[in-house]
Amino acid sequence: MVNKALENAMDFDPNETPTGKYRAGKIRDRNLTNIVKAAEEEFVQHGYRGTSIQAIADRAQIPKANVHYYFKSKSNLYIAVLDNLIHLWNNFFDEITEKDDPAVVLDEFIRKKVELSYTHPRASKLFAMEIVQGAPHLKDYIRTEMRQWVRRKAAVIDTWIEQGRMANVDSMQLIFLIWSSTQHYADFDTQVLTIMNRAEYEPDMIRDISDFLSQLILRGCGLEPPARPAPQTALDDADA
Amino acid sequence: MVNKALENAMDFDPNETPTGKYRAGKIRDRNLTNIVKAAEEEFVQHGYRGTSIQAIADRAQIPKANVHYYFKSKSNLYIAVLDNLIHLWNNFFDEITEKDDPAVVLDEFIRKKVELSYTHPRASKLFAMEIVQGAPHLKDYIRTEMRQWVRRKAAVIDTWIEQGRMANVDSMQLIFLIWSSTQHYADFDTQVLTIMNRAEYEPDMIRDISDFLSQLILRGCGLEPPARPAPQTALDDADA
DNA sequence: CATAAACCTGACTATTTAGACAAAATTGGT
DNA sequence: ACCAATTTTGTCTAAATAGTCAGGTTTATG
Repeated sequence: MVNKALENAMDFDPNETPTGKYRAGKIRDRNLTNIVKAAEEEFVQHGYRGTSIQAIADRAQIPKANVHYYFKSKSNLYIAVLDNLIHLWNNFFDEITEKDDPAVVLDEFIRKKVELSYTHPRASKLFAMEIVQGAPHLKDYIRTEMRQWVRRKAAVIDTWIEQGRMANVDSMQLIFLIWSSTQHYADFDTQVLTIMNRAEYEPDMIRDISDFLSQLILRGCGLEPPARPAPQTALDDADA
Repeated sequence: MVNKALENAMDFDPNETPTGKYRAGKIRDRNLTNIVKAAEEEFVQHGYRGTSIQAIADRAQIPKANVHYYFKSKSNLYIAVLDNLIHLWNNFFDEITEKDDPAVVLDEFIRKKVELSYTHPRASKLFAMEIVQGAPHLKDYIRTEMRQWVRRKAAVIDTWIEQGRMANVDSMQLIFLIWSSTQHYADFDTQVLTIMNRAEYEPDMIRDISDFLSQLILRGCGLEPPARPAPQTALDDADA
């Protein structure tokens, strides 16, 4: 359980991890992973209500009753999946301070966010579905942890603006802009890829997208793109 | 039926409009409107599979069998709702030419898109859900009409770039950026409002959002914001 | 190898679902 | 008032659903 907000939101009490001899079997872990992954896929494609345990079980290639053995209920499994997602998000982004260079921080943030969308498209989509539907399970999380997170970042950006180190833009809106534009490539991949007549993303495209977004947004903030380490060669590491 | 792509996608054959005396009754229209609106709300909140005809009927305050009278099937009703949505979109955006001023066109596009998100949040969200879920019903539409639409716009932007009238940016990515950033305020309204600690959008906020996005994106494209008519006073119309 | 805990699973139940249908009610024109 | 087309609605059905449960199987350890 990563966040308390979720804990209160529902009767989350996953079937207790066994305490005896079995407590950490390979099979158990594999099953749990399979179920959660299958659940993610089904929930993304059909929503919470539209997903049946049977479908999840089929996808995970285990009997339906087995899913109920590991997770008491459907809502339970869903919360577990969401919790994974929040965990992922929380661990991915560092804190920043006013001493950092705005251009470097924003550039890194954009690139990390695009990368996250690329490496974890299911998580991104599931989160999107939750929010679009009115965040029935994540409202508390947004009101508490997420709001604080945004306020901390916004405060730093405001300091940069006061110090004249970047253009005077609404810091919160800037964060929303970065969120929306980066996430779009994961959440709306079907639309983007179909319009671009591609089957799937490739590393090249991801780099192009990151470059485009970073360039345009930084320029929009009156910033010069930071010097980026040359790709591939990790030789020149020393800073001088 | 606005687009052929949808027509082929499913067995769309709405219960034939009666030809006799009843053909265009007030009651019929009111019922149809109520059902479609209720359906939009339910489909957004619970997805296609997660929505029951009963719930739609309850929301529209008519018996369930009545919904089936107006729309043969659930999938039928869904298609009708999506069709409304496409219609709305198609009628909202004008064509542009290379003779237009890039700053004016982009500024207008951004503002119109924000406005559309504000006035039709349900439509925006429903579209988002469809795409996130892999566009099972809209894939053809995206591949044909939408792709062409994007290509036309992108071609004009490319001409502007060749003529040195704006910075050299990837035109398609620019369109995606505008889409994503504007739609975000409708689709993720729960998140945005909760983080900003507001209950709902107000005209002021919408103006601020439009100003922010227009400013930042235009600056990112190396453009100066166009002279905008002063709000409220529509007196000074003459151009000199 | 004995045993107890952990795990697996087929069969069952109560509820909800989309859709069908027939009989009733309403409508507008004659 | 009468009629035929249109609209309304209660009732029925077959399929799918989440969750239960009892009994069987596997596993680690003494």
